Amino acid sequence: MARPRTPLLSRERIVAAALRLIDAEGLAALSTRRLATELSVSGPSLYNHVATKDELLDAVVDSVIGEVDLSMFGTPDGTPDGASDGTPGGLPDGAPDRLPTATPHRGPTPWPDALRDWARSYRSALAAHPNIVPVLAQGPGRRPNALRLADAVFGHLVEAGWPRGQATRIGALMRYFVTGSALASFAAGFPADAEVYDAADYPHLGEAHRLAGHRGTVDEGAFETGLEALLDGLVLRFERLTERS
Amino acid sequence: MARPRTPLLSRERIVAAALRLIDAEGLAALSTRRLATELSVSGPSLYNHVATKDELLDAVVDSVIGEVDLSMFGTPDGTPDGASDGTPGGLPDGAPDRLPTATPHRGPTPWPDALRDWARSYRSALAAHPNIVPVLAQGPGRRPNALRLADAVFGHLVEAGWPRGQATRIGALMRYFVTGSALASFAAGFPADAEVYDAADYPHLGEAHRLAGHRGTVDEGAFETGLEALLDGLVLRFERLTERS
DNA sequence: ACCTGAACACCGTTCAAGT
DNA sequence: ACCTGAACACCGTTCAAGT
Repeated sequence: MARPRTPLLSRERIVAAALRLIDAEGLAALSTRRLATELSVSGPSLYNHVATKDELLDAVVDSVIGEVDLSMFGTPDGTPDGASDGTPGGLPDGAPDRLPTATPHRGPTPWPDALRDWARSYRSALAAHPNIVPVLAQGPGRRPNALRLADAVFGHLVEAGWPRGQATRIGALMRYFVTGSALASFAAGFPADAEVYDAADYPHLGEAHRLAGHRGTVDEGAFETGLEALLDGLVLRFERLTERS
Repeated sequence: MARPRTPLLSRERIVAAALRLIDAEGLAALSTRRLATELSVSGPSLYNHVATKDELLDAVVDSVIGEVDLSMFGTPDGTPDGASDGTPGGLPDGAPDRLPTATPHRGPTPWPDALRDWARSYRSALAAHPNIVPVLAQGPGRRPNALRLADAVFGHLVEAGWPRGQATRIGALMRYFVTGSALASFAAGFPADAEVYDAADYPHLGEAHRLAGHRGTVDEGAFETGLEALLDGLVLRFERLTERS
């Protein structure tokens, strides 16, 4: 069975299967041979659609970043601020009821609100695929969705009045926080086995074995606390900045 | 040459060589066979000293975490607050001159200062070995140095007056930020090739190709800005907390 | 106790061969 | 154009054999 008249594989199918495998069993479980088996095909077949395993990983990463909502930054193609970007969740096309109850003042979303919404969307896109975060954290490289994301954040901050150097730093520190929070669960990192926490060695960790059981709320709470603290701190700096002019 | 009378290998030598290899060529470059070659020994020899590659990685990770300074939290064995913990950088033993010019009030370091100093030490220990951060970010597991770190931070915050739930969240969000900042350089993630940043696609990234050249200052500045913003935000929350009592 | 070579079931990738 | 099996240089780990 060589060269079927309708192709068995496509780049999209390969990328999707790779992400499933990474999610289910970790980055280390993604081997070209294993992936091929998953797709009912022989190992070398993949190389008709992707050049190398690294290129495949890049495509997987960019597909994840593509899920991040950037609409709060206003879209460069003229779509109004706050509009859906095609991700599921937007209103159906002809839904005239449920108009915005109050659109306080047209214009760009205030930067702290935009940053907050974006950080939440960014985190949930990444946290859905924690095993691939180490790859994606290496930076945008030449991946279009990652570059679009960096462009949107930086552009919005500059237009809001942040000096370019500061805007760069804010983009960086937000990425630090979000990738760090998506990389691994804090709570789940503590073994649920109570015997690990010998009181003689770790006097304050007596309850740490309960953490794993509250995985969701602990990590969610830490992210929200950190995000709001960070935004408060940045607002303080922005006020100091605009005060003197 | 089987069973030399003085052993060729030791666990410490293996761990140190593994870390060197990971630093120099990345996590993927660490293979047991390659490591063995580096140590002038045959592959299976390693298994006389470590049970599996995973156990070896765990040991490497804990050796890195062991470099983090925890002295600002006060040490449980009675060593006074702020004393050296054995890491190079402390004063030589018999150095009576250069006494503290002003010790404002004996007692524990104020928690924002302790957190700041710890975060800086934590980050520099991790950023010295970015390739291993994904492993270490999985949480303390059963690694003694990682558990000691978690115990010290949590204990200090609770003793400073933070409710236990909040202290947990602060430990988590600080780890998010620090691991995120050590995982990869923000600046270096942007290709230095100016042609990547097509003005039609990324209208605000015209200068992004310069980022990689300022790697150190961009990342350092982002870390410091984020750290201070985070601390400001937390201080705000602590004030609100103590206000009502 | 500590090292060795041989062996097993894996890897990523190339390539000639098939349709 | 797109799939296959064979082949190459790698993996982690086990095990019997040596001293």
